[in-house]
Amino acid sequence: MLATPTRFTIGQLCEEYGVTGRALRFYEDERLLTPERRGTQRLYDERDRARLAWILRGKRVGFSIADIRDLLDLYDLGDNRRTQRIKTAERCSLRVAALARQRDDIDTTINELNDFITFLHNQPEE
Amino acid sequence: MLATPTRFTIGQLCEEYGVTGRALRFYEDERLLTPERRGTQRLYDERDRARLAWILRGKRVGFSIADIRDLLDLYDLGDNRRTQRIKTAERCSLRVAALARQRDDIDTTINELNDFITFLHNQPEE
DNA sequence: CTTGACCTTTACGCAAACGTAAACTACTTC
DNA sequence: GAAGTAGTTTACGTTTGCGTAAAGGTCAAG
Repeated sequence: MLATPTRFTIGQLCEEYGVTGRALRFYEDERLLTPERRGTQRLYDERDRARLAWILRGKRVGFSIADIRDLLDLYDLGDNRRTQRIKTAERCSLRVAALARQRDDIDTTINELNDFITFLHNQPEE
Repeated sequence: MLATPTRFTIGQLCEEYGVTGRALRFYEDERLLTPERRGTQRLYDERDRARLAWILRGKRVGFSIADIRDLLDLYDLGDNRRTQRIKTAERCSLRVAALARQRDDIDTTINELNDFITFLHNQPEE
């Protein structure tokens, strides 16, 4: 028996990921998602769902929509000519380096805040 | 002999940190910086300079101006009553927790990109 | 005294990432 | 068949974080 591919309505995805329909339609305008249509309604599949998760995590790490589109596009083109693949890998490496710097900034901030918390707790009474 | 406190012109800070004067004036409007005046010109001291560094790192980790103002304000109120200090520490802890989650997202993204880079390099020729 | 470098204020402009309102469709449920 | 629920398009509105003129003040150098 063939497994029916799972489909999601916009409302289901919205609830699952805590976003609005407006946001999903916006991501579609930005070519980050490409749901099918059943009549006039959108039907999202597992690929859309995975991409949405990627989009939202991208947003949390500070990527812009353009950044996210670029990276998702890179994934899509993973099976290309050798010269292209090397360029793609280089662009990914740049992203990784930037993310590593960002993580260092975050660590620094975390440490500073923790030091401050300790300081607050060590203050004498009144 | 008394050490003269170091002062900076807006141009000096701009060059050192690679930002525009407009940005520094904007941060001042937002009450993140409070330079003195010599006549009409701004004179920044070491405190302003340190705060600017904090602001810029805050921006790199994704803080909004309002976030940064809140945190800088918390630092300023470090010497308060006990009940206040505890509340301050709690707010800092929330920030730390959020930053830790953000770092996890970054790590996840880094790992995914690195996997993808490996995949690209392992692809067969042509 | 006039150039030039550097600074000032005021104010409008702008891209990003949706929010929000209006007006309409489609389906099911009473 | 009326109402309710969930979806649709179109389009203008909003906030953030500055950019970018425009118009002018100040001080040293030539």
